[in-house]
Amino acid sequence: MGYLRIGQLSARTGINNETLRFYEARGLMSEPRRSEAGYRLYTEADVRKAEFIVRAKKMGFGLKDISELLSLRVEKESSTCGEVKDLAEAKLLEIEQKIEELQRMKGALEQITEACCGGQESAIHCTILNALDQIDDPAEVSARVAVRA
Amino acid sequence: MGYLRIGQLSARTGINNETLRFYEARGLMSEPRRSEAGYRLYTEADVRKAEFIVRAKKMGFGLKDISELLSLRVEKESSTCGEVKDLAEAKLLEIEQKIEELQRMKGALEQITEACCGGQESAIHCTILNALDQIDDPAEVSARVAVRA
DNA sequence: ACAAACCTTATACTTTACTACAGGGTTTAG
DNA sequence: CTAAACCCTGTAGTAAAGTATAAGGTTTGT
Repeated sequence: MGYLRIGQLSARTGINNETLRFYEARGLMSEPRRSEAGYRLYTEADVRKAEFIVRAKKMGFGLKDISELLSLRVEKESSTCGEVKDLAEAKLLEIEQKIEELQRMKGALEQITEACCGGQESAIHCTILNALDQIDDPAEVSARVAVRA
Repeated sequence: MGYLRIGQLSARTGINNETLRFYEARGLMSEPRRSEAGYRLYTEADVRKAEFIVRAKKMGFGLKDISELLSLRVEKESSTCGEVKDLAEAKLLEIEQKIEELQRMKGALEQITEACCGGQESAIHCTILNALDQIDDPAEVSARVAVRA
């Protein structure tokens, strides 16, 4: 019935056949059912797993991190619940830092696109490093806000 | 006076000497002044640049992306202002998508740490993939919020 | 003045994450 | 029934991003 072969999973996820087998070898994708002839048979759950891997990679996680994230699993009556929580909390912290950093960078890019094309004198802060410096400095930020208002 | 040699920049940024030279070869770090003997002499601006590279890498940008970000620079009276804006806006979109994805993931991890250690029946959603599925489904999210309130 | 600690270039090695064969079996459309 | 399109394992090759080493010059402390 609704099983996908490797080529179809590849088409659905944009991950190449070889790469899917590579992920399996690394323990990222779990070993799928096989057809009589030995073909891999994937489920919708595998599709979601593969899509998760793609997204996590875009966010800068390595395969090892992704593997850890995927293995986060609270088992009923598990004594490992504390460990799981610890790992999840560590990853949470990592993610929160990434978000903060990305938001700073977003601010800097917005400053470049908004403030830097137009005035003659404005070109002083018009590199990402200068824009970030401004964002670092609270006085400068409020000054900028005041000028704009 | 206040110049840093490569070892000192390395110590300040956590980037290894060889890697700094490698970044220079790739055009990420600009070619620094040299002492009479040919030693690289770095400025505080170089420190900030190096720190930016470290942070951008943590967020999942490759060296090529970082190079592009660093070269965003609105020159006074430049006709390239539109191009700069386009590139900045493309990166902005990329960053916004990363932030959204990270926030989804953050929600999923929070769900694991908060909701999954305790109750007996709760272990159903206690993998990151299940938690993400729940977050995808707006009905489930509001149900979860309602239960908590 | 001389050893330790530092710097130089150039080359080679390593790790991570793929990607591409080679050599063969299986499915499917005409 | 057979050719194209698909799949298998296994091995090898690649690209990106570092890291290490060799052979040598420079600075600094004593």
